[in-house]
Amino acid sequence: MSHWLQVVVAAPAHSSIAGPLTYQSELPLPVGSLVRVPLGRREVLGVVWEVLPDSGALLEMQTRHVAGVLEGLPPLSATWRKLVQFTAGYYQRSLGEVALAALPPQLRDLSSVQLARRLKRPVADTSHAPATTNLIALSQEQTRAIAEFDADSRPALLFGATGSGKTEVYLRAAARVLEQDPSAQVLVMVPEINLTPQLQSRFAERFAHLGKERVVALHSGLTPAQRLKSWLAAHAGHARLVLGTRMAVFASMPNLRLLVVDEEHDPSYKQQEGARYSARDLAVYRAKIETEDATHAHGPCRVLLGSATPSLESWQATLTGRYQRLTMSERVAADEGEQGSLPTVRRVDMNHQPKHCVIAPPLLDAIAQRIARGEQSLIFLNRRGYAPVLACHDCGWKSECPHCSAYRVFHKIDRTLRCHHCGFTERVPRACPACGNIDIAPVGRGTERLEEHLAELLAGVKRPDGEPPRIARIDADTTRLKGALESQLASVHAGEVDVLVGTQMIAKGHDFRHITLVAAINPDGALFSSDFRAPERLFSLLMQAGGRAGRDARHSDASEMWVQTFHPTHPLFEALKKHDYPGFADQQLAEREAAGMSPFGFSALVRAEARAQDVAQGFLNAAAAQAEAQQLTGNGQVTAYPAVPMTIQRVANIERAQMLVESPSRAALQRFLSAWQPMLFETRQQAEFKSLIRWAIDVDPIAI
DNA sequence: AGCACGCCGACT
DNA sequence: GTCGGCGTGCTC
Repeated sequence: MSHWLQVVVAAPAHSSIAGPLTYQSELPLPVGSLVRVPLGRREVLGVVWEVLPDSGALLEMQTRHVAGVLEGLPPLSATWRKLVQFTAGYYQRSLGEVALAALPPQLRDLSSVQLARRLKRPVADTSHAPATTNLIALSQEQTRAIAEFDADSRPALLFGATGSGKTEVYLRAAARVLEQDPSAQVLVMVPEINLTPQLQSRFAERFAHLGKERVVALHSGLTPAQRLKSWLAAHAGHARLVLGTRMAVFASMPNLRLLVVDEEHDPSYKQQEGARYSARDLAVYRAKIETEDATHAHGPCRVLLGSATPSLESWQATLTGRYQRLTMSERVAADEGEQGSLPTVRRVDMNHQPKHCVIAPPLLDAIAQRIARGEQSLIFLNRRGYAPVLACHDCGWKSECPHCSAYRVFHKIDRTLRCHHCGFTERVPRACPACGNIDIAPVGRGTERLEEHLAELLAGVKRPDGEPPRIARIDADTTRLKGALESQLASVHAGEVDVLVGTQMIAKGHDFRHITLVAAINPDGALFSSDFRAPERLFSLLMQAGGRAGRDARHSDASEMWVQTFHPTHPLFEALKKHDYPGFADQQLAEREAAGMSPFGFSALVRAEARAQDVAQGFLNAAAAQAEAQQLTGNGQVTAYPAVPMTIQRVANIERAQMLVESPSRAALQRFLSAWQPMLFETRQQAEFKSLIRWAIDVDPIAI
């Protein structure tokens, strides 16, 4: 007798087969089973999503047979399927796309024989070594945070200053869960940039007593084979702790009891292609459904978010009581001895500095003093290359990219003009390509030029050993090669560098012990950006950068964070000076509330790409007009604004446009998008929009 | 998305 | 005369 199954396969959002497909199977297969099914003339991986009541004789003709089952793999749990279902619905993608993207890619092209071989590999030793006993003592704040977390059941936000020891709290919370239940699993997520081998070994070491291979990593840096191995270990329940990036939120973990999201404000938790999900938001949702679905034998599943500068969404949730707030405001001791303190923030009013100076004289003095004392400085400028533009003073030519609406950046090191958007690179012309004038000059400054400039300015300064200062630069250009970042960081740690120049990649995560001065050269851009989240990102970045200074208690009293600005009294800098995130959040939330923006309102962006801007905009506007005609906007509950060109309108000769859709109600926005999506597909079919290249919906966008 | 089938330019 | 460009069309 045949069984009728609804199977989801990797089908794009709307290829007419976006929904589950019906197959028949001789064997009764439970939902969640992984199967191989024929599709056209190929065989693809699918997940059994539903078992149909046996009344589908009519379907006999158009139904093909399941080709095989991935045996030995327990079916994916109901909770996992619910998570995928929710993600697909919320982010407006097909079920199959989300389900298959959530599985390790290698599962797709593995025959069941190969899989069986994988699963047969000997299970690693599970002998119990004693738990690590030489744990460092917790601070009072850490102890209290853990106790409060244990006493509550809401999602928790650990608001902890840089250096307050958040990681130790995660470790203890995880240890508690793993000890209480010998089958419990914990998922720890970190931003892409923070997932280093060092962090992984710290976790592996702490939980070594659980047995071998109980801690696994899950991120895109792994080879397909490693990723499959980790995934299988998590799915089988063998891995007790999964450490991963945003993709790990979809890891199949049958007994998940705790989710940790470190640096929860970090933008890398938002996927930017395909299903544009927020792994942080999904983590909160997952904890909720894991708790609801848990059998009585298991405890609830908790979620712990952590940040020194939380996202305003999470912060607001702690104000309304939806989330629990745990606060740790003091730095813990870096070594033995007294605790470090936060650096003194100094604002340099650039209105009162010499015209066109890059580094204000007082800042230069401060750096020179650090060098003379044998201390390190970190100078931070969010722009790589030598100069963002090359220009001709005679005819006004500028180094525009022929393929993008952006300037190509001058890289002096290899004398190239490089477009940072499409990658188009050419050698720097000898003379102005427009008028032949020899006098073409760089305009503005990037890290490369800043490094050069600093070397000149500091030429007369001596280190304590009488040697000239050593200046190094770390940015995407100097770390292109594998291992380059690690070796450069190592030389900073070893004290071989006096002044480190770099982009935001040096502001995040890396713990520089001997840095006593951090300076932001030109952070003003974000103050008046059209993107309403720019101030939040700037504040977070500056707080993190400042956190690099003075982690070593011996120096912390003297450590300083310098900010060069033309707007020294801007409230953002006032708050930064006081290390006052709550004050900053209050201001921002007041502005957001007045403007009906997140977290007080909800939005989605629809982006469209075409060879011609009017096609991209026309498509969006036509689809919106149709929504209007069909009264989808629900009595004005939802507003769709006219399509506009994106900030960088053209990239690689493709014109980009976007349309903002807003609503004070998340549910209303969701209803609108669901109803609107078919119209977008329909509009796409119209002859005048045939040339449209692609379009996509981004729900809860992080940048506008 | 794949992977077909299907009609027009430079090669063994 | 074939190999191959990517334009439309279909997949339970």
